[in-house]
Amino acid sequence: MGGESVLNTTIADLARITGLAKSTISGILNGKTGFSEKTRKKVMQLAQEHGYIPNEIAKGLSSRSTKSIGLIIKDITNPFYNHITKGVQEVAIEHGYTVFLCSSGENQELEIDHIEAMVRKRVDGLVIVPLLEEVSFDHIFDLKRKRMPFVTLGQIPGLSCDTFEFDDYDGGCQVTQHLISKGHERIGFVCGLKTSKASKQRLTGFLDTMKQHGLVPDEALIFKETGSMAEAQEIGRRLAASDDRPTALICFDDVIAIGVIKAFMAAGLNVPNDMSVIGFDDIDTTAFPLSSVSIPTYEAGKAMGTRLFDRIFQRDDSDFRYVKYDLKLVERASVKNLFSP
Amino acid sequence: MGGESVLNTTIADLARITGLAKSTISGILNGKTGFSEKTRKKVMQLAQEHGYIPNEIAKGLSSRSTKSIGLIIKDITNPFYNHITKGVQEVAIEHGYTVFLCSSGENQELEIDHIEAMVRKRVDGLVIVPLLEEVSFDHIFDLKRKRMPFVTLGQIPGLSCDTFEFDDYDGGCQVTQHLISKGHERIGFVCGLKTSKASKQRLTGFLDTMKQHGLVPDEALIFKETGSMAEAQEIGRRLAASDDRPTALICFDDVIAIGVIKAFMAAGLNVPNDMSVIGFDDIDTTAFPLSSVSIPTYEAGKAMGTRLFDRIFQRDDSDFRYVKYDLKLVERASVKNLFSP
DNA sequence: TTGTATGCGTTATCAA
DNA sequence: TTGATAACGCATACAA
Repeated sequence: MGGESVLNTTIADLARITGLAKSTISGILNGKTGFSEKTRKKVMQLAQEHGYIPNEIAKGLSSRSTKSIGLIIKDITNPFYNHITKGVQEVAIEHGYTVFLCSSGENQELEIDHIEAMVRKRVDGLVIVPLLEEVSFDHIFDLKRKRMPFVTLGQIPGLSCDTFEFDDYDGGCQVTQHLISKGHERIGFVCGLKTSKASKQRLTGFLDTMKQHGLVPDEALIFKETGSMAEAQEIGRRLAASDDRPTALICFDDVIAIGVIKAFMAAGLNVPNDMSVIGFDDIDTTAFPLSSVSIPTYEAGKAMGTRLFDRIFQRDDSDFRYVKYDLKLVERASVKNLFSP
Repeated sequence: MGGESVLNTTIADLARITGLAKSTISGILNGKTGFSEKTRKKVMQLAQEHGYIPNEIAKGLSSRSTKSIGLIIKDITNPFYNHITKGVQEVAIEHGYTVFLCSSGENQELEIDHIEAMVRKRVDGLVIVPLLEEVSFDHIFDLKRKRMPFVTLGQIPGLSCDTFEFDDYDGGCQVTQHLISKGHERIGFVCGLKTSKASKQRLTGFLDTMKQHGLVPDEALIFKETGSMAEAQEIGRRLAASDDRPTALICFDDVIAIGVIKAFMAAGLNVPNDMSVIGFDDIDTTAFPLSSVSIPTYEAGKAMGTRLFDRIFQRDDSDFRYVKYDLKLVERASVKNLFSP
């Protein structure tokens, strides 16, 4: 099963046809020097004529490099990961590499399966966005033991490897600070999934900043776990129906914020007049003036790819890199200034 | 370069350790019958202990099946393709396959490069969303000649293969019909890229429907080519500044529609009061009540994946399948009814 | 400048 | 029930 496709011409074929040795063909095809111009021309032309396409599987077996890397993300449909993916992809292409895209769907078992599949496929390296909370990391440590080059988005406790991170704690502080500066004191917070470290850190930033200002958050306004826009809409509906709403709501990401806003619109309520909303990711496919924290996902994707290829090519095992990106609040019109009537 | 990672234990290793032959180890590991329970146990346990992970590159060379497929899309960051990708991915995973994701960025050369890379990698099959207008198809015909299993989204002239399509012409008719029924007569149309057949067909649907109603579209309101949200915003700005705006604007996709709406908002104008807007794709990450044509991208992704695997496993060698999906207008609040004050 | 031989990790075909 | 041996397509060290 599987195969059956028409045989591509192989180096052996070309050797037979030209009467040359396989090694000669191979050398010429790979641009090595030390061949007469005459045979080189002959080989090149024949390869052209026969539509020779090198078999990278065979190449990979013998050269121990598959010219492919794996990218493990959490959710294909989230713009956040789209931009990470785009960045990684572009770097890969520059190096003549191809990328296996795997989405864990925020499911640790799937993440583990995907990573194992990648090592079975003998990729040359891996960019991983792992689940980071309430999970184990054995599979990542295994990777290091196998000396598989990889970089992660988000720091794994106790593991030294190339790590990239966003300053989510500071992001949580920034939005809270911003809301407070606009006169908000009763502020709600919608968390992401409990496997998300980013969510936890943004929440901590929120909590700490509230405290610094002598404000105490209402437990009832902290939504512990939200995994989809549908769930966000449900939260929005509950809030819209409540007579004890917060004046502002911080959402783990823009997808959640949009869900909440949709529910408000459907209920005939207005953002920010009936409640202010602020999100994270600054996604650009929302025609709503949502204030949001901009995250350099594309840059991070590029940087992770670049770093991975450094490791793949010049395997210096020392000196793991740690990069933390700043987040930046982008003010739009979804936050009401309670000081100005 | 490339390799150098710590040697994984191989079948040969296990053979040496157990004193058995490689073929025995291989057979047992692959669940073949005809081995004594004793040796089977011994081998399985040893493989476990040594963390044996099969080398699928070697497996691929010998078995001629790489357990991977390629997916060629146009744009990673567009939700339309995210859902296609998600559908294809899920089917691949069900079959224990992995997918190479390639984005052509609407660039034919890149599309060709990617496809060639996929055959170099000897993928078992391909799902392709090709450029369809103003381009050549030699590389796709080549694929067929090589007997590489593949399915396409969008029909390629003169090529019989498994093809999936959306009824874009009808979609164009639907939106136009809808606008006309709301009293619009002066309607603009923003095209996508000129390599997009979907764009061309939606435009034709628009033109034909206008004609049927005795309406003649203003050439100046047909924007021939738009490749990004930035360009859409520019169009929106021009329209916003114009004193001769259409009453309604059909946009090739929601991303373009959102660009236009953003520009209108920035200019202090309102959709639909100052102009109605309607899009395609019905993307859900917009908190604006955009009327849009819903497209079953996820279903199509699943169907294309499913069909591809049928071909790969030759479970089905019958005639090529052609599927055309219906599109469905979803009314929201971005279209003004000119009949009701 | 070109050819020979061997190996990469697996599967598969025969024998034993 | 198990074991040699030869592919698979290519790279490479070494010979010629």
